Amino acid sequence: MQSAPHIRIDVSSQTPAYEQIAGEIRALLVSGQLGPGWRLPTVRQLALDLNVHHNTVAQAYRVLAAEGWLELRRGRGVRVVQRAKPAAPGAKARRRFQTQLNRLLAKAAAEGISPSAIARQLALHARDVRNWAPAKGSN
Amino acid sequence: MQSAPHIRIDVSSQTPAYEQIAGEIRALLVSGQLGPGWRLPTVRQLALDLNVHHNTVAQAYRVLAAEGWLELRRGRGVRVVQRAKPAAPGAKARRRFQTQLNRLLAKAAAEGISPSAIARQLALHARDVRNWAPAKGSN
DNA sequence: GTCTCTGTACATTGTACACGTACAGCATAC
DNA sequence: GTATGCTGTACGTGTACAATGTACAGAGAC
Repeated sequence: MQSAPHIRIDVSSQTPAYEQIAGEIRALLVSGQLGPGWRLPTVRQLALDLNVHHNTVAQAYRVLAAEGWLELRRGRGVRVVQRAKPAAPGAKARRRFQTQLNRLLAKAAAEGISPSAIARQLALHARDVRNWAPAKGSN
Repeated sequence: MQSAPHIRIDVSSQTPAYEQIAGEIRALLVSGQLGPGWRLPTVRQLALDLNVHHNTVAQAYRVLAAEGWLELRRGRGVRVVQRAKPAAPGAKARRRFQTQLNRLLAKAAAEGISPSAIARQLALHARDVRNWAPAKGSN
């Protein structure tokens, strides 16, 4: 029931602010750092913290609500809810993930991050990811 | 000196077409599947293949030319050139990479891809990445 | 020179992001 | 119960950018 951990976005980034906000919060949700019952800051409060417009935060919240993570209620704030387990991903989703990962790694390498450093990061994240949830299925 | 391997983009994706094209080619360049001396398809040819406008392909090529991968010459086509080794990345670049990787993995998990499947993909890519280039520095 | 290939420049159109402002639902104090 | 102040939401606007249509300019074959 505490307030959400700190979130940071980069206004100079080319990825939209609302998408960055949604992405940050989604990461907290997926990793379990934010669970059902928690309250998120109000759209105006988070907007103040991040120095954006409250409608921008609202858009991010709506994205997550559409995914089933949040419940938005006028006058009452935003709550994290128990989310239904998502359907098994199609081949398209898996392929898209692979493509995006590939492009991200290539961009990192092009920026000068060494292959070994990239591989190290991947290994670290792989370890973290395994702790996110008890892998039930086998997709 | 052959023509480039096949490239595929997703018009329904929200990432711009020119960025997808640049990303795909960059991945080929970084991994060494495309090296100095190779010729890329003309902007009009690749535009036909991908079903986009040739100016869109040109924009992708310019992105890569700005990064030092390609040489564009009017009337002569596009060549892959020897690229100067990029400067060591700043802390900001590394942090941005980490953030984007984190968000990508969270999104994949939210779409239903299991943590174990994600971790497996990470391990596979980590192996590939190590073969990209002889890691000289230690960043 | 002429033709045809190449990449490039520029104007136009559609779309999406971020914002300002006003509104509507809910909780609380009194 | 009513007033007040909080909440998220709806809508219009300015701006930026992606993708395109069209016309141009450099390079080579003949």
